Amino acid sequence: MGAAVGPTRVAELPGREGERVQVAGWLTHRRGHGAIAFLVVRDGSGEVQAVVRRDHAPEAFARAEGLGQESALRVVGPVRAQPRAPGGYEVEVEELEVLSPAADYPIAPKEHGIEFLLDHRHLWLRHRRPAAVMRIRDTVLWAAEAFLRGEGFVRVDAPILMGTAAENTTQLFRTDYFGEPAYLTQSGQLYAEAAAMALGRVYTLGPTFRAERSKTRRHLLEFWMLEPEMAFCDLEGSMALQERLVTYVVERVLERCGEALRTLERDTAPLERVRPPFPRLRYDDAAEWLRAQGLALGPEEDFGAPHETALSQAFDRPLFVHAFPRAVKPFYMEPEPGRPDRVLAADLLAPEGYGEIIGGSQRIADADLLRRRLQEAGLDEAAYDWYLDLRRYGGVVHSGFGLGIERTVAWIAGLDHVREAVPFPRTYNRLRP
RNA sequence: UCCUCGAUAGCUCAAUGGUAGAGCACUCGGCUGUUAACCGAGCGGUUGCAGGUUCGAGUCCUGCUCGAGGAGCCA
Repeated sequence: MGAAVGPTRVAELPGREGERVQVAGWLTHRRGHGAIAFLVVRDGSGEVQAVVRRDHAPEAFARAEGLGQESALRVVGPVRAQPRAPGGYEVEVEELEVLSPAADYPIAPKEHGIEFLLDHRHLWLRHRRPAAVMRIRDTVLWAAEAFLRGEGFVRVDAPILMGTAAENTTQLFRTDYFGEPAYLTQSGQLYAEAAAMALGRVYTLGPTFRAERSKTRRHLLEFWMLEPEMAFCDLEGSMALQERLVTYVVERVLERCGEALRTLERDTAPLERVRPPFPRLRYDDAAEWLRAQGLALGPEEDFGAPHETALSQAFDRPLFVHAFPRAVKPFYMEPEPGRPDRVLAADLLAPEGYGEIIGGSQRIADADLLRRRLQEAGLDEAAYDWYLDLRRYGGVVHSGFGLGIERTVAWIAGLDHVREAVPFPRTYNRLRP
C-alpha cells in the first residue's frame, strides 16, 4: 500500500529512543543560548524540547533564529532520553523546516487578565491549561455516553428550534421562523419524555440556551446538557442511576486524565471520595440546617447561591437535596405521596462549593393532574397538547434529570468559572470569538 | 436589571493635583544545557470616550462605553 510516512506524535516519543524521527508542530517557546538553542514544540499530543546546535546543524540553527512563537515547523533528528528536558525526552535537530512563520503572537509566556485571554480564546486554546480542560471535557462526555449505553440507553437528540417554551421559567432567545416567532431550546426534557415512551431509556445531549444576563461563575448563556429519561422509573431509581453515572465519569477522568489534572494542579483526593451512596437531605432538613448556620431563608423559599455553596462545602461528597416545595419547581413534577406540597425532585450538589450539577424529578404521569398544573402555571394548554398525549396514551411512572456538562467539568477540573469548561464560552456581553 | 470594583505601552502593572515609568513581548548584541534562561541596549503612549473644576488632571467631579466580581435565574 505504501502508507505515507507522517510525523511522529510527541506522545509516542517515549520508547523510540535512538530512532530518527520527524516531529511537526508549533513553536511554543524558544530559548537561545549562544551556539545552542532550545525549541519547545507542541503538536497537540504533547510538548517536546528540540535542541539545535550551531556546529552540529548550522542551517537548522540559522532558521531557528528569529523564529516567532507559534510558528509551524518540522524538525528531524534522533530522539533521546534527557533528564534535563521537560518530559524527559528531546530531539537533537538535524533538519528544520519552517512550515509557516509567525510573528508577534499576542499571548506571551506570562500572566494575562481574563478579558484579554477570552478575547483571544481561539489562540488561548493552544495553551496547556485550556487544552487540559478540553481533554477532561472530552472524557466527561465520552464516559457519560459510554455509561448510559452500557445501561441500555438510546441517544435521541431533541430539537434546538422550539415553537414554545419548555418550562417557561427563564428568558428564551428568540429568533425568526419564516415570520413566526421561534425560540432556542432551554431543555430537551419534554422531547426526551416522548422518546422514553418509545424506547424506554433515552438521553439527549446538546446545547441549551438561557437568555439571562447572568454574570456568575456558574452560568453561561449557551451550555451543554445531558438529559436521561427513563420509563417505569421513580425518583429513587433515577437518583441511584445518577450516583452511578457521576461516579463512573469521575473514575474515568481520574483514570485517563492524570496529566491534565496535574497541569491544572487539581487536588484529586476529593474526587477519589466520590462513591455511592451519596448523602441525601430533604429540602426541609437542609433548610433547617442552613438557618442554624445563620443563613437567611424564608419559608418555602428556594435556595440561592450562598445556600448551595454552604451545603456543598459541608459535605465531602456529592449531596442530594430532594422533596422540594412544589411552589419553587416547574409544573411537570410529581407530588410526593402524602405530601402534596412537596414534589419528587432532587438536585445533586457537587462538593467543594461547586453546587448544583444535576436537577431531576419524577414526572407527572396522570393527564388530568398535568392539565391542572399547566393551568395553575398559566401556560397555554394547546401548546402542550402533544405533551399531554404522552399521558393520554399510556402514561407511566417516569423520571429523568439534566446534568450540566460545563458545571460538571468545572467541578472535576477544579476551575473557578464555567466559562473555561467550554471551548468558546457565550456569556453576557461576549459573543466572540 | 441591581450592587461592588476596574479601564495607563501589544500584555501585567506603577506613578502626593506638578517632566507618564518598570517587567514581559518585540528588535539588535553577548553567551554550548536552558527550564517563563540570563546579561546589555533599543522600540513602544491622544492614560476607554465626552464634558467640567484648576495656573496645571492619568490623578478631582459629571455623564457615557466596555470589562470583571457578585445577586437574581438556573444545568
